[in-house]
Amino acid sequence: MEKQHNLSKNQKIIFDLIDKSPEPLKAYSILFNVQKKGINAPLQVYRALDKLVEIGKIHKIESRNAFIACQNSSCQISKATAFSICESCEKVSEISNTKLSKYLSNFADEAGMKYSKYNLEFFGLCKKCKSK
Amino acid sequence: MEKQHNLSKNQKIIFDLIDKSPEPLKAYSILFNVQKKGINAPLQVYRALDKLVEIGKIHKIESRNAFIACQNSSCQISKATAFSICESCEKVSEISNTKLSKYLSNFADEAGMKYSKYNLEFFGLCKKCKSK
DNA sequence: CTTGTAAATGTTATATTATTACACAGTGTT
DNA sequence: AACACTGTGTAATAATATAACATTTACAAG
Repeated sequence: MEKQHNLSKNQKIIFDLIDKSPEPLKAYSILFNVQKKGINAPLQVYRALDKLVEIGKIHKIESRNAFIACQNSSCQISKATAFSICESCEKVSEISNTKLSKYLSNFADEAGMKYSKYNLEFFGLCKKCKSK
Repeated sequence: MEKQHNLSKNQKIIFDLIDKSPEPLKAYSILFNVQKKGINAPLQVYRALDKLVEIGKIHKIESRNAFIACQNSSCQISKATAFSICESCEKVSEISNTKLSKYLSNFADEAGMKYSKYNLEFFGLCKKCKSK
């Protein structure tokens, strides 16, 4: 059985917002959106984000400083992530590809070194933007 | 023939600093280091960094907001990058692995979509830190 | 050689992203 | 009750990055 994480009040508010969003959210845009719910300070947001990332409920898109809910039900820990990012409309999708994740998890560098985590971001044009 | 990029004065100062550094440098640490050479403002640093990234002389380590000189002589454009990052000592190395780069350049997602660029960051413990 | 243009520079101010430091509250042990 | 652990609240500040504007340099086309 996977470990159940009972989210705290702030964590739940912030996760729900991110989960409902069709696009990655930035920390201060989250802050703006939850102020009516009593979350007033950046730190409150960052603390919840840190925890949610740690337990794998959300991922950070490093190149965008933005956060997206995990789309991959099997991904309980945020240690092996891959995304596609449209450089025109900024749409971001999580890639769940078994071959890719196996390939990267097993990757060993020249020195035979293996890695416990990775983050991969692909950039290009999404279908919609390509056909414009 | 590869295109020759003649660096401007500021670009050269900043590239030289990054190129000589054994570790990735952050923008404001660069700024601090080049103030004696007449570069006074953040924007001057960021402009040079942007250009250097664009022409592939340096890469940005997104998860660290830091910049490293390209170690891969064949990499003239910053469009396909892979790094290993030690989570203990923060040592960063560029990975030049033909199989890996071919695999990722040819990767197509579920919808058959291919991507023009990618950035991959592996995390783990380097040899030194592992043996501690 | 002068005109046009793209790239680079310099400067000030400001926006955006993230953390430090401190005080306190809730929950579940032992 | 004493303890440890996690979470919360607040203020201040640090660190990262960009906007806006004025000017200068490099260099090719006419």
